[in-house]
Amino acid sequence: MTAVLVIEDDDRIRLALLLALEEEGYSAYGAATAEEGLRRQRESPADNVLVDLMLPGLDGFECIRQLRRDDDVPIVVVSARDDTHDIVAALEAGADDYVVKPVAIKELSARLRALRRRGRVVVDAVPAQVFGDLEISAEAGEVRRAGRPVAVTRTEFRLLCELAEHAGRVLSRQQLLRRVWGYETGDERLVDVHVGRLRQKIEPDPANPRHLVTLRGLGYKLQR
Amino acid sequence: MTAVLVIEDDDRIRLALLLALEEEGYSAYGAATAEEGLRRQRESPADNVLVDLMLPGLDGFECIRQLRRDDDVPIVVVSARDDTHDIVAALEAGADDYVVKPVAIKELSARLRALRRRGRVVVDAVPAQVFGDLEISAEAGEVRRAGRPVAVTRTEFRLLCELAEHAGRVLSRQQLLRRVWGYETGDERLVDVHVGRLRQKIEPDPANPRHLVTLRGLGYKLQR
DNA sequence: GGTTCCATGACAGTTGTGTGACAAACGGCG
DNA sequence: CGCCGTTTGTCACACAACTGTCATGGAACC
Repeated sequence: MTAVLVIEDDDRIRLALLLALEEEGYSAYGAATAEEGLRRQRESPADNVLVDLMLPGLDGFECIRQLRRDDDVPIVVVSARDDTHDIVAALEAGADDYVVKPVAIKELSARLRALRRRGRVVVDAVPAQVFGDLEISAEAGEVRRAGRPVAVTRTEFRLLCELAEHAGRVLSRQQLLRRVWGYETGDERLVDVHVGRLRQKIEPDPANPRHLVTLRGLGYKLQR
Repeated sequence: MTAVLVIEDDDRIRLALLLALEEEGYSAYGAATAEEGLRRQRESPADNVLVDLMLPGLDGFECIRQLRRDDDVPIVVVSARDDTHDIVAALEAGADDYVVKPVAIKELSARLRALRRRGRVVVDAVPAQVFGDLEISAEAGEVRRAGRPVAVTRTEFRLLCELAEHAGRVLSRQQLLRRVWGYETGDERLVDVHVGRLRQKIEPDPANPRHLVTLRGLGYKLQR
């Protein structure tokens, strides 16, 4: 379950938020001060943090900076102030979103979901992706199975990279045609053929693929 | 330089946004319709997309879905409407943020920066619907029971998704025929058969279904 | 007890996928 | 430039999986 930490000094608002979040299916808990919030997040990190800007003691901006210092957790500011300066300052401090009170819980929930969809901060250069005994190194342009390099052609490599980049998700033949070949339209069987060839090279038992699987009627996906 | 595509039909607003974005150091260009925006994004992808909801022809929601289908570009909705339903629907469709017009350019710019900070979608984090021990992941094209993947066919999957989308509510056979099969009319027994097959796969005891239940004379529903 | 409604197994027709063969296009290289 | 090995895309066929129809028997309702 997704855990949410609410840092808000007003008891009524904090409790209302917690209840509403629980209602939405989150596991929610609160902190009345920035210090307490930071401590709780250090001890048991939540998946999302909601933070008010006007807090006694350490203020919201400083709280965001400190949270951000050792954590990529999505931070949403929930504040009564809708001043552009505050919004910009909060986002610059490291917040990911800013909503103005009073806030509809459905909206908040949707924003949290949207944030979680965007993952953590990623370093640009993905050195290598690993799928079980399969390694794909985009930089080296090389594929290995069980440590041994496997010779794949350019098209096969691009196809594999595309699937790897969206690992775990189905990609339709149309999408693959567009993204690997740049075709807006074309014969979808082309994808089948290359998937087949790729399987011959990267799957121990090509007839029973473990990584590059078919989803009948949908497309293909690469799984770990 | 960071490129921003602005999809907005109102010429004055679009130009104002473009100018303001240029001022902020972006390379900005526009499209007056969803179709044009989609085409431009396909041909030369921008780093961010701003999109209005009320567009002639293809509307903003559909535009977002299509953008999202083959691109992880951060999408920000810029709309005059501040209705919670619109906000939730846009975020669900795949938007990453939603701001209400008139918008301060400094805020918009800060939000764009915040979004770019969060990298690409982490492919593993697939949003899945959960019903007790049952998980439905549209992106992975897969259904799991108690963590184990269950092989369901395309029709079964669509049927399950339809039921999940209206979880807790009864759907008549007619409604299911229309929504899953696209039949305006047809043999209602067809639904029975597929529900039966689905039960074999997703219910621990298919004869005593816990999730996919029959409401005699009414239809079927999926409950938690 | 009669009637309606639903579950299920069997079956034939259809659709989707894997694969081998082949020719065209490509890319080094002498 | 002309040669040859490699890669790429097309096609056809075989096979497996899926779909929709039907018939039967059982459960729920009145």
